[in-house]
Amino acid sequence: MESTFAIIAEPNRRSILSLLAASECSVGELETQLRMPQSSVSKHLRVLREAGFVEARVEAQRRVYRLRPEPLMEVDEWLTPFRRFWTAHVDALERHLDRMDKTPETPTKGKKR
Amino acid sequence: MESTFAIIAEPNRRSILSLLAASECSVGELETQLRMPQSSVSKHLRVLREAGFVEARVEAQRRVYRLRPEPLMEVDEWLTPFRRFWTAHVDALERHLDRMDKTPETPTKGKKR
DNA sequence: GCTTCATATGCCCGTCAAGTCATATACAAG
DNA sequence: CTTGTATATGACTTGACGGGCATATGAAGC
Repeated sequence: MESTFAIIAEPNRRSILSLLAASECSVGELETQLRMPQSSVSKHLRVLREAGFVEARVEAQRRVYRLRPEPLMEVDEWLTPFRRFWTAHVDALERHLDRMDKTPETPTKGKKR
Repeated sequence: MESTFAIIAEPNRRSILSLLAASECSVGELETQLRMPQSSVSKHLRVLREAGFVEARVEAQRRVYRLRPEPLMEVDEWLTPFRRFWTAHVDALERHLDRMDKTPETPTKGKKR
């Protein structure tokens, strides 16, 4: 239902994902490590599963969950246009290019595109 | 109030951020480009501002908003532990390492920790 | 069969956030 | 000072989501 971003807005879900990034876990293991009621864990897992963040494999009565990368890749890609703002060395340059849009000003350094 | 992730869970806010990634904008410009009521834009900007995603500079009656990178950097950093899942070449290796944690080769036999 | 363990699901409730509309503030121009 | 423009804010409504609890499903073992 909700977007990838809404899914990871939930702190407990991010915790689950972090645990699964370390290794696969059963519901019970997550329940223990996160110290939260089992029903909550299951519900969050359902959301994560339906959004493609995790997948479950049945092992006897246990369901072992593992991470699936696609949705988080999507987030990573969304960040792309913003990275220029913190990739240090080009930072000043980019800000300048951005400002060019509004003010044709030349501080300290004569710069052209 | 809410975490960085909750802020960018809102689609309109992500749109605002994307626009600001391209260049600074006044509220009115955002209003036009996003085709949403001005009050909504202002409210989202307030949320973004208080969370450090944007900052405003006063220019006559206009407020020109610009992006601030810190919160998105935080998201970028949160992704770090997950990147190994999609950085292709090491992928198979990592999955193997992950699985090592659980089962060398023991089917149908559940084990306690 | 019944019982136990592991997980999923349904229901109810409180909370919180977003949208809408109206109004307030601030500045500029006449 | 009045009017118009630009933005912020307040009140209110609505709907979604998470937590808690009870219950259902299902597989394993007796």
